[in-house]
Amino acid sequence: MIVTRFAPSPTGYLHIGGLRTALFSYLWAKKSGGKFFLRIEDTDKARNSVEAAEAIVRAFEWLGLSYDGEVIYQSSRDEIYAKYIKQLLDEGKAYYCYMSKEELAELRETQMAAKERTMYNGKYRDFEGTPPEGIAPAIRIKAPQSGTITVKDRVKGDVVFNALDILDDFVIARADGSPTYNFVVAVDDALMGVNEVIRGDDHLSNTPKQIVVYEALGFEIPNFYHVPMIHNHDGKKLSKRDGATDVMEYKEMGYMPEALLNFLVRLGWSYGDQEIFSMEEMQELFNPKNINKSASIYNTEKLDWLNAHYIKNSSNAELAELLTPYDLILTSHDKKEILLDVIKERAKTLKELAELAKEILETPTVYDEKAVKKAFKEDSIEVLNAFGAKLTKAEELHLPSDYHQIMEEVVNEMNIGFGKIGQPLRIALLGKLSGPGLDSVMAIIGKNETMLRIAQAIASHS
RNA sequence: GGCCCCAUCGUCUAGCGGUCAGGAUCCAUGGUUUUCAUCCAUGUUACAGGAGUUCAAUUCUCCUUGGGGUCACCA
Repeated sequence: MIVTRFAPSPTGYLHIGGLRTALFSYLWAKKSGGKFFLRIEDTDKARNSVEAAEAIVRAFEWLGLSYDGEVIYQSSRDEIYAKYIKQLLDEGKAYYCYMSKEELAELRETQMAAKERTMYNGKYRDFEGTPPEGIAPAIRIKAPQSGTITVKDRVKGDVVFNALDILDDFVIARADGSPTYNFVVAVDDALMGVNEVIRGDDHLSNTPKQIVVYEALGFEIPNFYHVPMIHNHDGKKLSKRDGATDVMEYKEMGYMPEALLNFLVRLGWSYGDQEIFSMEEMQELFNPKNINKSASIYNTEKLDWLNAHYIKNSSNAELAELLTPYDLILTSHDKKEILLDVIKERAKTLKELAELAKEILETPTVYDEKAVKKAFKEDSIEVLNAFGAKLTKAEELHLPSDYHQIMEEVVNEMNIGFGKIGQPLRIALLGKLSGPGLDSVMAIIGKNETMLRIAQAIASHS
């Protein structure tokens, strides 16, 4: 059974890059009926926050990503880590290090001056004397000092590291007793049965350290998939300064979860020429073997296109529901079908969709000057009056075609082109020269509102 | 700087020795539309460079260049 996890550190909101690895992990587990866990890496008490952890959970909720069991907080697993640290100590695979911060800094400086690699010098590795007084020791693990460590990465291939180049006896527990990242990651993944680790590229160079822990503890090493980074326009790692990187910002901007997920799944992964993936298709088709090796640049042009696609293909009932946060009560509007049919073809975001609806539903308060100048001529008033007169007499106006028929009659009787009525009428109804079909607009707002808008336009332009 | 990773249209990508190098997006043009949007059609744009291997390299190998990541008692 495939067991994956998403393990963010709660130092901020859920990041777009993090969401992608979460999605990959989620899909890979769900595809085969496996497990997907959410684990909060909050071992650094100084930097993590409860709010951040909650924000991540909320983002998962919005996107409809579910995880198995409860959220796991590393901060509540201290006894477990303590137990394994003790085991390592007892077996002589780890040891207390009494090097002070100052001493460590000094060592680093000397090494830098000598252009050597900065690393722990192993001073207390085989120490047997009496430790110095007044220093709370950290605990270091005995890492191999020669040979190689191979990360069998399923995305990058085998990556061979020389122990001499990258390893030293790294700290697994701080002086205050709290365990460090590379240690807890390995312990938790092993204990939780995680056998497929999908995570960001930036963790590749940590992996040898984690392998050291796995081996020291006798745990089975999982399969690793190091997914390339998502870069900004400058080709750098995506950071908070690069505009919208908080997943929830996309909700605010009016993006649908389906669109965001579809967008993200295609960033660094592909399935032939297919661009559109429903959640079901993602789960069915996703396979990490098709993950790209190279980084991709974050560019939301395609997200807009996808969002528009999902809006167009949503049912009117769904859209009416999604618009309620925008102060639009359409669920019970008698013309909501016509309204949503015409606006959903035109919006890239739900926010735009709401604005388009309001443009139709609300009586215009201003008229676009350029439009008036261009299309509201002397004879326009005459045409609008003729149209208004016919409208007054007409009964049973419901469908767009009912209104269209009246427009046609006016055009025929006055022997004018369609533009002669369409343009000024558009200004009267919407205050500008662009927008949905007028027959639909009138059908939506009804006869009375149509007459009112015509009268108002004539009054303010004669 | 050490170590590691990466390299096809502007962007997301297909390609797994022989292809007119495909799709999507963006952009442009045309059609549809009273308008705008949608939709449809068409078009512009790419294998970083250099050596090999091979009958044949975008594809395999090496080098160069460029980009990125990582080097904590952060995660």
